[in-house]
Amino acid sequence: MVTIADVAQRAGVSVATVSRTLHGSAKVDPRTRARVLAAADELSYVASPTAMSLASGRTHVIAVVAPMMSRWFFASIVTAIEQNLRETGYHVMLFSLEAGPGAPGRFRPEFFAKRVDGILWLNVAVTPAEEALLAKLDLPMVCVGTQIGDSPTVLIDDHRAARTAVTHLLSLGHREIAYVGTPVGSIAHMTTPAARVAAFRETLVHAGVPVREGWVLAADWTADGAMEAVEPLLRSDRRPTAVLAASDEMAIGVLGAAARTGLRVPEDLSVMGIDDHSFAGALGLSTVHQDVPAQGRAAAQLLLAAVRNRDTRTPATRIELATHLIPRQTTAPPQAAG
Amino acid sequence: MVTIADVAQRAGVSVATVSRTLHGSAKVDPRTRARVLAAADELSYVASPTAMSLASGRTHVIAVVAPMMSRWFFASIVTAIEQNLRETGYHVMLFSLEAGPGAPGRFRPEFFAKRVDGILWLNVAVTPAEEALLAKLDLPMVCVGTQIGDSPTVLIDDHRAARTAVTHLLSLGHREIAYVGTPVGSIAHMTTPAARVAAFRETLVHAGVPVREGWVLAADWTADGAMEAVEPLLRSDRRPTAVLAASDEMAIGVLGAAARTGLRVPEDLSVMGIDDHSFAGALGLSTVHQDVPAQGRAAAQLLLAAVRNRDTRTPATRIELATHLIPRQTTAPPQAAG
DNA sequence: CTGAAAGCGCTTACAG
DNA sequence: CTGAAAGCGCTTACAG
Repeated sequence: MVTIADVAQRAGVSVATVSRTLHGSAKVDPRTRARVLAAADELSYVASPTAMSLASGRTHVIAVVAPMMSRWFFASIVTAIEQNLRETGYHVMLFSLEAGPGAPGRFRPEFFAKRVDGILWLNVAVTPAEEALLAKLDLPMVCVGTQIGDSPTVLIDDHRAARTAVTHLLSLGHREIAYVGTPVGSIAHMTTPAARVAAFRETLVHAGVPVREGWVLAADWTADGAMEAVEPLLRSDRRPTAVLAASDEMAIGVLGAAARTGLRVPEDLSVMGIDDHSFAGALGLSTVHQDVPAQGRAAAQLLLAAVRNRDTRTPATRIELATHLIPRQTTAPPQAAG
Repeated sequence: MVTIADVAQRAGVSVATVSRTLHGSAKVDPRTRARVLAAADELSYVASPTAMSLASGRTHVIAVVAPMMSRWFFASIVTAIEQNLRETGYHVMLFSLEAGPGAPGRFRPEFFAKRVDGILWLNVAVTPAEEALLAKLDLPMVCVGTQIGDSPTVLIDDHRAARTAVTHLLSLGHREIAYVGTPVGSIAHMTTPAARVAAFRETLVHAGVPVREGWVLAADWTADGAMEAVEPLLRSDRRPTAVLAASDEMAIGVLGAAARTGLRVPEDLSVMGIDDHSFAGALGLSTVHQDVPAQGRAAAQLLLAAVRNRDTRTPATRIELATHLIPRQTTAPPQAAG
């Protein structure tokens, strides 16, 4: 392996000078610099990241923590974050908290200690005890979706997004509206599911439409889960004229349930989602758009700023991105006979 | 920060002994061990990964390289890999090659040099020049989908998977079958797209069914891309009775094209995919199943074995996982009037 | 602008 | 079973 000493020897300078011309901010004589660069190039020198980290105290790696990787939101945002970080010379260490056989399903502070320069939390809810442990780490952190402590946060207004969706259905004339996506299980602590269902209830009440409790359904936020949750309702005597799913992935499940029960969409049933999943266009799904890559970029920039300033306690920042309605083909006025 | 010296002092032993009881394989007196463990625990000691790496030459991090993160296959397999690796004490450094504004769209050997213990390649095609650079890295590598050099590979038989799909359509009586998913652009070098379209052609020819070149369509392997590619064909006078999409994501686009052109599925058009995407069940999509998490686990295990043996040149291994037909509701015999 | 030297926090033969 | 010491490959004040 070629080390900094090899380069120094070839260039006829000290290792300190090599280090300075390659990474340091200090002044180096242009002719010296040229010799060093040439030597490094000839030897195909690549500095050892591990040695640089130990000596400098900075790893140039960022931890990205998500509750799972296999859902559209997370896959999309991780892509954007990775691109953004790589452009600035940082690497992404991925922590997917999905519980598996033997996998913890939770993070441990040792994952991060002395290993990363900062942490990006993607919609992960943290207990007070965990929060205390994280504080000891003394690392810059930025959150997306769910806030942790007083860390900067990037998010959309989930309450408003859900209200936009409900309002769309109301304005089409629907009064018999069901909802699927009440938080359960592993997502019970996340703020997005709670905010969206709260907005559903409030918006209906505000419009003078009573909320039928039997029509507010829990699901695990997968297509299959939503399909199972909704199908019985669609088969019952008294069924809704519209279903709002808390996510597009669940809306796809509702579409499946409609197909299984022989209901035409939107003639017999309007179906609406939230998110604007990449399949929403092809499926003609009416939804509320959120810009996920933009959230990833914003979060990456915020964290980078904190890392570079070596600020552990960055001033509280909150970046809220806009959402907007995208009506497509799965929503329509309820049939007169409905 | 608490270091190994702090633990040594508190336990009344040398740092060497602390190192040995915490990580080493050498024998340590049980009573000494207990004192060290207690001291480490009391101080909440976490060894510096960076110092361990520099001293030992092993980083315990694995590079996972994928052409993108935002597609179902990659998101699913990365989840499985991450779980598997974390269980064994390894970390995942993610390299998503998706080109962005400023992002290279390609990997560079410096990404990996002295930074990771091994590389997992997920369906990324590598040029001979790149392959030569990688060889110099002298790192254990394992591939999924597309082979690189003589590295061990985990894959499905894409040719067989596509043949299974075509055979299903033929057995239903279809003879007018279109195909979408000829490789273009960034996926032009990947073996999966090439293998699947080749199998489509060969299976038809073998069955005595002529291949209409105008019905073999290129697309970028997204739902929207496939929808755009297929819609004109569905609007033409002479249209197929069935469309095979090279992936379920594209099949969803075909479903969208059918909806836009007013064709009923499967009455007017059979639609078939390959992969068994997590939405396939809800959408009733007929497809050919592949077990993606199993591929991830197999690849992780293969790489781990190579890393632990410090084998750079592991004996060529090829693990081929089975696929099987899952007929659902989007395929049916062609209508008599078709 | 440049070099000598200490130091980052571990691991690992080498002795004992 | 345990300790002293060298070494991993850099960075960074400190002098000059």
